[in-house]
Amino acid sequence: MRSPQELTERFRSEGLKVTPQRQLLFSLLHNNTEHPTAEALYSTASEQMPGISLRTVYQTLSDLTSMGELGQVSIDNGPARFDPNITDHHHAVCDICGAIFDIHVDGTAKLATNIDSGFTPSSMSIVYHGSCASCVAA
Amino acid sequence: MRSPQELTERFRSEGLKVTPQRQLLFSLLHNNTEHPTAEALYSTASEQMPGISLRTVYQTLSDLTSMGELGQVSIDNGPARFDPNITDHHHAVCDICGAIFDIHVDGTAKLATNIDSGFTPSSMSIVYHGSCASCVAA
DNA sequence: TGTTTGTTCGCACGAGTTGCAGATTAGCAC
DNA sequence: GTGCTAATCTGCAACTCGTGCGAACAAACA
Repeated sequence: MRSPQELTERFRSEGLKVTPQRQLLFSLLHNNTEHPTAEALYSTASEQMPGISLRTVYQTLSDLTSMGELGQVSIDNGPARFDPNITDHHHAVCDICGAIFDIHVDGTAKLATNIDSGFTPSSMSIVYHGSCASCVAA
Repeated sequence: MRSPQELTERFRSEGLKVTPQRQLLFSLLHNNTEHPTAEALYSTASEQMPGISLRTVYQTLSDLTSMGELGQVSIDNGPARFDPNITDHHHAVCDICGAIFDIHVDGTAKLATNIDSGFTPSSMSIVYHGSCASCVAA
């Protein structure tokens, strides 16, 4: 995801308004590697801006997602999680604490699949399940 | 997933009862490659057994899943989809019609990841997105 | 056939998310 | 700075998917 400043410019240039609520969310997401849920962002945002609406959080996340500035990760039918990292990467999920980690995977182009030649893949995603360092130690 | 007969035996041997509702669902799932939702199974089941409850469908699917006889696939926060194929495989999703196809992928063990050495993976799943043959043709 | 225990069903509820409409405000022109 | 207008915010209702609960029911077995 771009920086709050760059997002501000992009929003303005597309005729969208830059409100304090949006600026707050831009900053909460910037460099955020926690894959927060909408609810989690709302909770954090509320501390800095009491009265902000959960509806606004959903709205802004949805705007950013459809602009391609924000990624969305869904794990096992849990609530949607948001990922400002929109580079090509995959995820590792700790089944104990639920944490999600970004990972890079090389060699995916060399995988051999029996995928029907009539199917035209446009993207693929890999999710590893397991236990993270802190949970293994505990 | 095992055959309806085998499931009948397994249920009885574990002290579970084999009701007509369960038998119907066993047969609807057997060799089913459509990755149906609970709602879809309920709809089909209702044709053959009017009055069957959606609650019972959920209950039986959940029983089969926790017995390891049935797999569950979740795609993009949509409703859960059930997969009687419990062999090691992955999925391809048509973004146009929503169909899900089973695929086998070889070479996953050779993928190079930067996954934290403290993370202990226990499983991984791959989902391809794209367009299926029928949708490409249309 | 009777008893026991698991099952079914319907309803209410809960989480997560979206639709709606009125009040509010950013952005721009003057 | 003031006013205008369209975009936004907010709160609430509604919606989807799934689960908890309890009364009625039925499979399994003696």
